[in-house]
Amino acid sequence: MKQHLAELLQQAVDRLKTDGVLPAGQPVEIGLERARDHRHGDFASNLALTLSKVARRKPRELAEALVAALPESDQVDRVEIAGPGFINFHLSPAAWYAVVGTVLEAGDAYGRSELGGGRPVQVEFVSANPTGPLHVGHGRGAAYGATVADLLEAVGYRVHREYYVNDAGRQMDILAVSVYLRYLDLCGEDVPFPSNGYQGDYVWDIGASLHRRRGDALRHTAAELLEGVPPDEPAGGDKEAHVDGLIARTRALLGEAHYREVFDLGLESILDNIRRDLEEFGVVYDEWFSERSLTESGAVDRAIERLKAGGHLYEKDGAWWFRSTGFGDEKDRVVVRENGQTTYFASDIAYHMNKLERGYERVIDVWGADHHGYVPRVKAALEALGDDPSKLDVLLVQFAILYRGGQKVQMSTRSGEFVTLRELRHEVGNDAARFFYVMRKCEQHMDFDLDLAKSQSADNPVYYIQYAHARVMSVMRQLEEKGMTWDAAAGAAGLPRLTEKHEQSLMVRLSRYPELVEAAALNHEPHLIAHFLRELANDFHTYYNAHQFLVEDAELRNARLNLIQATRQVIANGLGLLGVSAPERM
RNA sequence: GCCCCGGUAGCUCAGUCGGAUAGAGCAACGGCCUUCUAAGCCGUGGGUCGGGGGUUCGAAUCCCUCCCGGGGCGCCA
Repeated sequence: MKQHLAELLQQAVDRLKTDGVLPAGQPVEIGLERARDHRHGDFASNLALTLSKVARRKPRELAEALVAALPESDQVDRVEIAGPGFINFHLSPAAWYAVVGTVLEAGDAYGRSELGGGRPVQVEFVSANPTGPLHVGHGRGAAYGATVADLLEAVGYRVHREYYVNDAGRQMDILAVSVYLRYLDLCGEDVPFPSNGYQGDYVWDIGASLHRRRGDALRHTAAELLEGVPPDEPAGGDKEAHVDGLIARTRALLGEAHYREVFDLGLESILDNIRRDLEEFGVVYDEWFSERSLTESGAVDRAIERLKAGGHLYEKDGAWWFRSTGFGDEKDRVVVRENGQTTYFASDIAYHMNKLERGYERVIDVWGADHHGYVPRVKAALEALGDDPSKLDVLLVQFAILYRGGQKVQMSTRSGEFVTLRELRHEVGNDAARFFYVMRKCEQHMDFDLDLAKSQSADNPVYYIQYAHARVMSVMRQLEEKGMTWDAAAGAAGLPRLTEKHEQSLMVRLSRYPELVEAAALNHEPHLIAHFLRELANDFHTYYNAHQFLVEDAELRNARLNLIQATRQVIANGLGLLGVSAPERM
């Protein structure tokens, strides 16, 4: 429809060029958009305003010339000039009928497109350290990332969903030690738990599972373990040094093989938990990519060698530094520590190098906003490696702050005081959780009101939309009870009977859906879908209250049923993209 | 101090990359159920778009500056 109008305008412009009103030669961009206000018609063009300068005419005068040169079309009811020189198109009712048939015919596919042309895109999201269950902060990244991926797929990209598993590094060692200490406790050893350890109940569970499996086989005395370990913070020491000491002692006492066993048990238990949690949330991955594998495959060394060969590394204070300042970062970054260990950043360079080597045209990282300072250095590394940093899109998701009873819920993973994603899902349901998480733009701080999300009331937008879907289903059920039928073919023929204002606006809304999916996908803005669905549901509820669908007049009834079935379809499609169910009854 | 995000109705937020008289929901107030689910609908009130400059036909939107809130600035991950 929009394209049709753009063609009409183009023809008008061409005619004015021939007539010498407009300078020939340079092509003009046809500005055309949906009118914000329905009193301005359906589509509006600011063409006369943008062209007035080159034409050296007053905008309104130019608009009149353009309108006069506009070819006839049966889709256009009338054209008006308004305000400073806008050209407003009022479409004829007939222009909208087609959408009902299009929706019914396309079904689940309505709104999908081939825009992406099957080009490969990778979306990496959540990637939380496997040191504990996912909490509500991760939930936002999960819902957002999954929806962005689904949207891109809907518009024709070949999407690869990936979780980067941080299965190496100090945090994981702290987890392993935490598990081991709980295990020792179950063996009957009385070892003080480090203030820097992971204190959540799940660590007890893993310790217990280790004890069930190995009995006392891995037991060492508290005195052995604490030998030579600097004091913890409450005892006047440094908590970091204390926990590092414990890691070293645990390693030494257990030996590498047994230490690895404890470590991997912790890792696998938590990863299983995370996998299950996400799956129940409707979030699935194509790949769980191991950080450790980058070291083992030599990718980290290879990345470092490439940087070295390019002259981007230098040695200082015994460490190797990447000259990221040469690529716009604010300071240089260490990639190989004084002790010879590579940093997390080195792994990340290798990881992103690997992503691009896999041939993705676009790589999307969904990160928590607290990692924003990390973006310049990763892009710097890609540039230094000779890759194109603009292929990487980092989407920063702001924190979700949880409110319960009007009070902020404080959270800390280390202390084990947090609300898990699982708890949230059980409390408010998957549908409400998925919807609430993507209701806001990702760069917007989010106040997640638990009481609102779980309230089964009108305030809750997700129910409002689902109810519209259920209502259509209910009408269809009533059809039989009333001894009536629905003939879709007759309904299609009877569409011109749909002349009510409510019916017109519903059709206009339906026709916008594909544009919205496209915009939401390309701009990574799932909230557009959420808002659209709310408006569509509103249109439907209004229509429902104003007119009877199951009327005696068969032609009118069939046409109306076609329209509400199309509406149901679009609601189902939209909710599906958000990972929210479309219930048949409520 | 530097960097990122935000500041729009009492509250939570939209605002389609510069458009027309700035919009929803909730909350408040007033109406609508013998008719397809009232988890709904209709109506009313509510604004210095954080402040101040600038750019132009035109600014919530772009530029500069200041104020306020959140977050980040490790040889942690």
